[in-house]
Amino acid sequence: MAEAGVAASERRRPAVAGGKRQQNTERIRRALFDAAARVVGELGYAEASIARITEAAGVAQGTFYNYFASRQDLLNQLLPALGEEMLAHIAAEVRGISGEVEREERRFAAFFGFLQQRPAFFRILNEAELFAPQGFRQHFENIAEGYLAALRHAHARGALPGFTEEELEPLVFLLMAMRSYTSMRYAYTEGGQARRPPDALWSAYAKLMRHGLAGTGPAPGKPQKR
Amino acid sequence: MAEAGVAASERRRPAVAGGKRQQNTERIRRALFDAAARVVGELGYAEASIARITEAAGVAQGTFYNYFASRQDLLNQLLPALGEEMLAHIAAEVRGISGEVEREERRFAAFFGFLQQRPAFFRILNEAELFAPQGFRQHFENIAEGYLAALRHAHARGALPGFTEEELEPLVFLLMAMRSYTSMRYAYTEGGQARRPPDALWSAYAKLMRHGLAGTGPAPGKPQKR
Amino acid sequence: MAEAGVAASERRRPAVAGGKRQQNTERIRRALFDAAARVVGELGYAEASIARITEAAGVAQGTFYNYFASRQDLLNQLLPALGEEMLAHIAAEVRGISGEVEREERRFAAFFGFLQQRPAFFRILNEAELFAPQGFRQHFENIAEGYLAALRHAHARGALPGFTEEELEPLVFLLMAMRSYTSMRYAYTEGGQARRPPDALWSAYAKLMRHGLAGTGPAPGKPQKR
Amino acid sequence: MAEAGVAASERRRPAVAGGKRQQNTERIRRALFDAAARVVGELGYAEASIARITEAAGVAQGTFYNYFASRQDLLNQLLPALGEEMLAHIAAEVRGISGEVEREERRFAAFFGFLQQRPAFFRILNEAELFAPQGFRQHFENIAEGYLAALRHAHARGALPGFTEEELEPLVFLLMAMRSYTSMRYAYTEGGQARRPPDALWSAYAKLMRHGLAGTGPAPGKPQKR
DNA sequence: AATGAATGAGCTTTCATTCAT
DNA sequence: AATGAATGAAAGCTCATTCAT
Repeated sequence: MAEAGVAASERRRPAVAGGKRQQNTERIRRALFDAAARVVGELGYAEASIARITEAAGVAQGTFYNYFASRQDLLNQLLPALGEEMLAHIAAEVRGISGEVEREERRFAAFFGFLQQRPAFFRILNEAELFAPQGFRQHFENIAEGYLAALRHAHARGALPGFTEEELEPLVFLLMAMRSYTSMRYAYTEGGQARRPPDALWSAYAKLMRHGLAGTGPAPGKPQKR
Repeated sequence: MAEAGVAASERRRPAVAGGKRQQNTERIRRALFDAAARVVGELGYAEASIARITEAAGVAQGTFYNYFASRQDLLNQLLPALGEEMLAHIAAEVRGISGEVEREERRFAAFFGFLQQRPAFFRILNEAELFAPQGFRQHFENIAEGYLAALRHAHARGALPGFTEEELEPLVFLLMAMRSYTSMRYAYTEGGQARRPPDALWSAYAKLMRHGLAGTGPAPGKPQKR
Repeated sequence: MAEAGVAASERRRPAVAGGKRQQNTERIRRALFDAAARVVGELGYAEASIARITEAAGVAQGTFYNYFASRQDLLNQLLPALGEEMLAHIAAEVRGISGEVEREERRFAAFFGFLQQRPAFFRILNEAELFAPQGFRQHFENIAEGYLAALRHAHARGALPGFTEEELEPLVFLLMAMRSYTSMRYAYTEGGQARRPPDALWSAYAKLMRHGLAGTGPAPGKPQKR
Repeated sequence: MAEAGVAASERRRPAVAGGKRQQNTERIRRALFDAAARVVGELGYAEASIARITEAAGVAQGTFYNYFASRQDLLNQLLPALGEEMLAHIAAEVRGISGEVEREERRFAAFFGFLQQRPAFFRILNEAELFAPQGFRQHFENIAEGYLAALRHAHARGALPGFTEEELEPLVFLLMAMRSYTSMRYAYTEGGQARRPPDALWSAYAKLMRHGLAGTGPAPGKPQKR
């Protein structure tokens, strides 16, 4: 909202070196946002009351409403913001890999890697559909769109020979499903620390991607670098 | 809602014979259970207050605590009970099919078929993880266990040649993931009526099961019988 | 609400002697109502918080919502209920008086008499228009309607010879105006006790009613009995 | 709303000359005052928050407290200031009329005329008693005093022959009552535009003033010039 | 065993005022 | 003198659970 029109740095007093006021508000906004991510990550959306969030951020309850229109407003922003981080993380991990199957395997593993370094994401992702549906939809579209574009690209290159154009969307959902749902199974946080999935998951996924349930052919093992 | 509870004429009197008493308490327990399923199916767990459930069951609020230890207690029982129904439904549909891939395709479709005839299940399944975690876990184990047993059986028969014993459990999770998650995407209830997924879902799933992302080979189409 | 349909005494269990439960709920409803009247009378609508009302009634805050749908709901009921009392009081005082001017003088004085014995009414009446507009409208219509009917009756008997039919409604408003507004001026409660207007008010009113601003003719003095 | 405040281009710089500073603070005080009148006129006292007033005036919230001790302080000044305007308006309309009854009729009509051209006054007048009691009292005394002086003058001239000296004050209140209260009934603003009372009001008032409830004698009709 | 009213902790949100900049 | 963000008390309302009847 605030950033529309005038550049933030020029909005008030000629600005000596960024403006202390300016910096401070940005710090508080971040503090609230991070506090919310932490609280939701630990306790879930349902327990993420304004009281808890502001306390975690170290500000008064009323301060919250200087930065967000409502509790729901902030809650809706949580997932899309973290989703962008995730996308960037995965994109970085996949860069340079050739072969669609290999890329997909790397994406799958990178997703779990991100969960490892951002444990709060796990719960936020899983609860958002119910507690922050608007934010969830936005995130979902972000991800699905990018995913679909990647598969279409691959399809155009002839990389997914058996599938028709129309089957790509369902395929995206199936792939997202395995990621997301499996994370609930395997990556349940334990004492704030995300659990790592077993090696068998990587190989099972790889085999499924390469040969379906038949699963025959060379088992490539878990992607190395991750 | 209220009409589906205990008939008003039978609500008050203590009942004549001893057996009748038994029956009566069973009837009330059932009424509460069904009312809860209906309410959660329609409005979700969050809106399933004791007030609403008891009203739908046609009993007083206090009566609730003669049958269930707490709201959470009943909520936890919801999914496992419906899950058994689902299991029976799928088992019936798969009976007599040979070929593990064909069986899995049938299971996948039968899951959606069950959703069609029990729309409340959809919401209960999707929200239980958050609102009735204990019930969810129980249900999950029920399903996963049966699923794993089936795959082990198939594996023993040599039906899943590419997979190792340890990979069967992850595989179960991956398969359940696609089912469950896709149902959220495709089977969103619309006005109480469950939407059917598009044909491309069935073929995409079939191809993935038969050949992985390569997807080459004969596309078998959607399972016939339903 | 509750009294609709089934007589209260017959609604539950055959009723031995009124039912302790029954009596109790009635007692609490009354306690809340009276507490609200007291609080509004003393502190005004704006200060009549649920906390204050329930504390004054000696019940928990949550109890309030077993009896009234909302704070506004109770607030809206306050004035009409007291208005009925007032109407009854005035009707009793006017009974048997003949002569329209004499009746009007008696009504005027009876209004102040009621204020004397129900000091809370004063503030409730004066603030309701802003804080309980719905209740105010209902009360206003109650009063204006009865007043208009009385004047029409008098007019039909030839008692208000100079006025046309259409002028009766404005006349009602002018008469109500003097009552109500003057009460604010003269009857300001002082330490919970309503102040009495000076004798000159009665004679000024009487003269105005009898001769207008000309005011000539016998000054009848303040109505005796009251 | 915002456009009526201080011109943006003049808001910042401290002003060059000394006299300019003076003017500037006067301009801001005025802007706040006018903004408050506008906001209260449109939304009522209860909605007239500092945030809204300062926004409408085009200054920061904190600035408010350089000009007024508190929100209540400004609110209390609103009615007396507008009351002076009203007094001037009525005085101008009555000038040159002879005959006390005719003067009173003209005052009555002039009051409604002022409401017509200053619609905000309507709400401010009606709500002030509750939300700005101090300001209301001051205004009331202003008006009543002037009114009483006028009647005393008339009385001294023998214009109100039937009334005693002591009855003049109550009479003033009765007359003010009809004005003020009737304005609430008839002049309710509709879409920002004040509604005009019906013709029957003028004649009913005139008759009451001339002959009391008897009302006999020539009906003079609504005052012409307004 | 059934009733249904009482409880009170907890929630989100508003806003006059303060004060560092 | 002007700014505008921070404050925190207070509001209305909900609901699982208890318990006297």
